[in-house]
Amino acid sequence: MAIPRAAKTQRRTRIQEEKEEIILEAALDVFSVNGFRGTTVDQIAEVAGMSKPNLLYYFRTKEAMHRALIDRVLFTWLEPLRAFDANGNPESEIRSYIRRKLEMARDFPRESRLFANEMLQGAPHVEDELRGPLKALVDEKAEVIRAWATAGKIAKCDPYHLIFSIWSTTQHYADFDVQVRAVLGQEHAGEGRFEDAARYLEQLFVDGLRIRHN
Amino acid sequence: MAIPRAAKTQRRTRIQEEKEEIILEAALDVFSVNGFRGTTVDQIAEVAGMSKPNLLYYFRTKEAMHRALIDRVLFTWLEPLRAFDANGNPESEIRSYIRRKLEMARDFPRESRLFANEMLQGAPHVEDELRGPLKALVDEKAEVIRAWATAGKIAKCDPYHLIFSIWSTTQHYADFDVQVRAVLGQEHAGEGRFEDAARYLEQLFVDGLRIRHN
DNA sequence: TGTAATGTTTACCAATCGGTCAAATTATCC
DNA sequence: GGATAATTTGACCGATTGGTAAACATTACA
Repeated sequence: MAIPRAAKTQRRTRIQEEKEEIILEAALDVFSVNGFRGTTVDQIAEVAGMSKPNLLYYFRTKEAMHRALIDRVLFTWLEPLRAFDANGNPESEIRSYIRRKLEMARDFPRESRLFANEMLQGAPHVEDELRGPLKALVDEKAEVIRAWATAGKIAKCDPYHLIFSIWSTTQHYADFDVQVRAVLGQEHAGEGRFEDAARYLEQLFVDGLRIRHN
Repeated sequence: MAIPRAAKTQRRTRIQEEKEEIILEAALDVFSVNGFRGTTVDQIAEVAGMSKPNLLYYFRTKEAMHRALIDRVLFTWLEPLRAFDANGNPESEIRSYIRRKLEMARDFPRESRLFANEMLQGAPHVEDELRGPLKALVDEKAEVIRAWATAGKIAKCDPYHLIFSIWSTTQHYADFDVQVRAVLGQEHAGEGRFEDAARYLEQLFVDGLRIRHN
């Protein structure tokens, strides 16, 4: 009897662990580009190198695969923000936060795009997580930033929009990668663009453009 | 004979103009949320309030609708950058560019999302336009910014990444609208968030966070 | 007002969609 | 090695996909 689906067994088989990993890897490939609606189970099965029924043996539905991916990404995606230290030095904390987010954009662009796709669609699968855990974490860190501003350690600014601007500028290099490459052209589109971006962004957030006021 | 499709006639009928507008409006609704692959012709037909064959009388294929939308958006989307004036004052030029891009994110969020969806999918329909006209325009404006830096009017910085950062921070309020609302919560998610963002971003780009160096 | 061009609809197509089922195959464990 | 559970497959399902054919209705224009 092949009724006991993967989810039902308490202890996961070696094969289960391996195959589920292969499937999620393939699903990430496809979902991150085409979004949930634009992705077909057959596509995932082909990338994963297994038959569709076999794939559906491990994940009952397309939604189950998507949900598993989103859950995983949501957790790791907020790691850098969690590491934001209230007792640290404002400059080094902000610098290292930018650097970490930029490294994630470079090393995990598919995860970034999966998340971006979900946002574009109005977050139908994760709106609760946004309003709950995400908002709570951001509220906490925003309070830290506000305290720094009150203490005169950094300029007074809206801490929420500060966080938004770090998110958007860094993730841009994953989500809009094609555009970045196209605009930079052959000359500058080498892998050095992430170092250039890091240098520019750290300067922007720390010093701004230092426009000379006449 | 109903063979002469809309495209074939030289002069467009009143009905053609009206219906094509209705269709593109509906298509923008659906494409901007679900992306190209995730959108069905039936969805567009329903939103447009007409039958599928009738819709396909004006646009032969799903691709034709998408192409028409992309072309239109690509042009208007670059208006603010074209308006960027080499002879203007650096501070006011950058400030007004930010303001204009933010207004577009507020007033045309669907257009922003349509473009974002296309980028996430690797720009399969517009890669040529990116490498051609877009790159040319950005190259031109980047040269202006570089000249300002050389003249000591603004800090030395990578002009391309400067432009990227303005694009990403402003479009974020359209593309990630759900997330922004969720994080800001009921209290601050009123329509004032665009003014808050404008104030914050203008400060960021002009002065940075003015971190006190110990 | 007549007629030709334009516009709309119903019925339909093959291909693909997400997912099921039972049979066949393979791994596990006593 | 044999029983039992886990895994894999091919055949298949009804629904939906993008798009077509042709009959029908409406408009524009002489």
